[in-house]
Amino acid sequence: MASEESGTGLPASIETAWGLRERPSKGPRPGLTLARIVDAAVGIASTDGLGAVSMSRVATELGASTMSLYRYVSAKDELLTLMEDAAYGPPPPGDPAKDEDWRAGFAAWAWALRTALARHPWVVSVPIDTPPSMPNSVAWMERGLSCLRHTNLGEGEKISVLMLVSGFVRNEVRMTFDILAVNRRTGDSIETSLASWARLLGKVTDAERFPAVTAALRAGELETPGGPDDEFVFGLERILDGVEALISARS
Amino acid sequence: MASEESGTGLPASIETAWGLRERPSKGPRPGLTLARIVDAAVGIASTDGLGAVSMSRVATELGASTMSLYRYVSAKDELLTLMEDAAYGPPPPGDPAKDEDWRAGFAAWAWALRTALARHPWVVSVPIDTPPSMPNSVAWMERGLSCLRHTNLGEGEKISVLMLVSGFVRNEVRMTFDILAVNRRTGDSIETSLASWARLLGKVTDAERFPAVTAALRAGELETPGGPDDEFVFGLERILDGVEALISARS
DNA sequence: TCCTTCTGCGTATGACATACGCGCTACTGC
DNA sequence: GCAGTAGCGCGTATGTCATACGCAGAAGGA
Repeated sequence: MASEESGTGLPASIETAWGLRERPSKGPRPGLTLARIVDAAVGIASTDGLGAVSMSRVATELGASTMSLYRYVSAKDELLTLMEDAAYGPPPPGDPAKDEDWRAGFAAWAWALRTALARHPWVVSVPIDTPPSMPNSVAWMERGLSCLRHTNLGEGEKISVLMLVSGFVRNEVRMTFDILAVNRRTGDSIETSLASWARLLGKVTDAERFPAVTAALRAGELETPGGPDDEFVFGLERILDGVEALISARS
Repeated sequence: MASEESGTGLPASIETAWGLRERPSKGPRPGLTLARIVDAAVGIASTDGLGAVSMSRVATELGASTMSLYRYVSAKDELLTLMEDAAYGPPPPGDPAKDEDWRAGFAAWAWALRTALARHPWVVSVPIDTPPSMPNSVAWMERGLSCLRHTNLGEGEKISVLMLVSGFVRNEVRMTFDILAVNRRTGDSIETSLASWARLLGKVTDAERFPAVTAALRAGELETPGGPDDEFVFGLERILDGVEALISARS
């Protein structure tokens, strides 16, 4: 009962993030803020990675004790969820669907999402435990859907397209970030580690059982990274081409 | 020096997985096998989730002590990598590129990959720390590339297409599995939890600031899950359409 | 004024990964 | 046969985590 006063069924910290729930008038004034806690945690994650975010580390950073954080957040999961939404940040402002070119608007949305996630690459490693219900996530969703407003897609299809593309963006960010993280740890450059990967594959595969891999290796394509954007551009264009084909087939 | 006898630079346990490295002739006979350890770990992950896989739990399952595992695996990461490859399993046999229809073959590859991953949904939560260099990963890669053999794509493009689709498959498996995991934990059915998510969104969004989300909610599309395959089919078709457009544009 | 509610936080518990080193085993070179 | 030695199982210890519990003090409401 006590926890469902507002009827959302949301944890208290999440309700606070939505701006519902005002401070109770009794008791001592809180010495911390959800926002300060989340900021500190985000800072740690950006500096030392998501793995470095522990309750005690966050508390130390704030000059408070570990357990005091639990007055603001009921479990670490909640903190992670809040961090995630902070990392997303609000989507870019403006109405993208003004001009009727859905593709340009939607591509811009994807690029903006990538930029936002790349600023805090650890977000893609936050384990997902609920469907997205945080303010910024929903705002990004609203924004993406509105790009598809003037298409002939059904509502369900719009959502499917949105999930397809946002999944792609997340995945792309995760992959490039993982590679960079490994490189940072080993101290190698991207070229070096790609080359050693290719060398390893060459050692371990033979031309009869792995003809296609061998061909790729011989073409040297596993060793040339291309610009960091290339993979993203390629994938996004393919997906948008596919969506465009669907839209065209409808009209 | 000592660890690089074979020159691959791979950890010992990984070399064992590739079938290089024979058992040293000295010393007592090992009481365990890498394969038995990995099997036990996979069993635990399949039953109780990846989070339940701890060194002590695996050891207990095998009737051995925790520390004995470190004679076979230098760190938990290695065990996870081996588990991952075991979960992938070998790709389906046969030559998919016999008939020249790349799309059918490649789609079959994607479906087979999804089936393989769905059998062990925790694989997608194994943190990635190196480019894939395990026997089964490489075999899947070989297999996917060979489906694209008769297309006019360049080697680099084939790899890009492969990563695009395998990333999509991984993501799709992750999402459906995450949702199922939440449902298992809360005990709700998919319909119930989707409905409560929709109700929550409705409470928290308003029609002026979130017109597109509101429209989707009103259409009721957030509440009808459709078959579990629907989302996968939709995304895969879009991507393949996009790839096909590229291939057609070339000829 | 007193009582309720909320605060910060010390302490304790139980996982967990893993370093270190000891006693033992079984093969190799003599 | 016999010593030397590499490889094995594992007990113990360390340090890190998340978090349950409960106390003491603060501040508003009656």
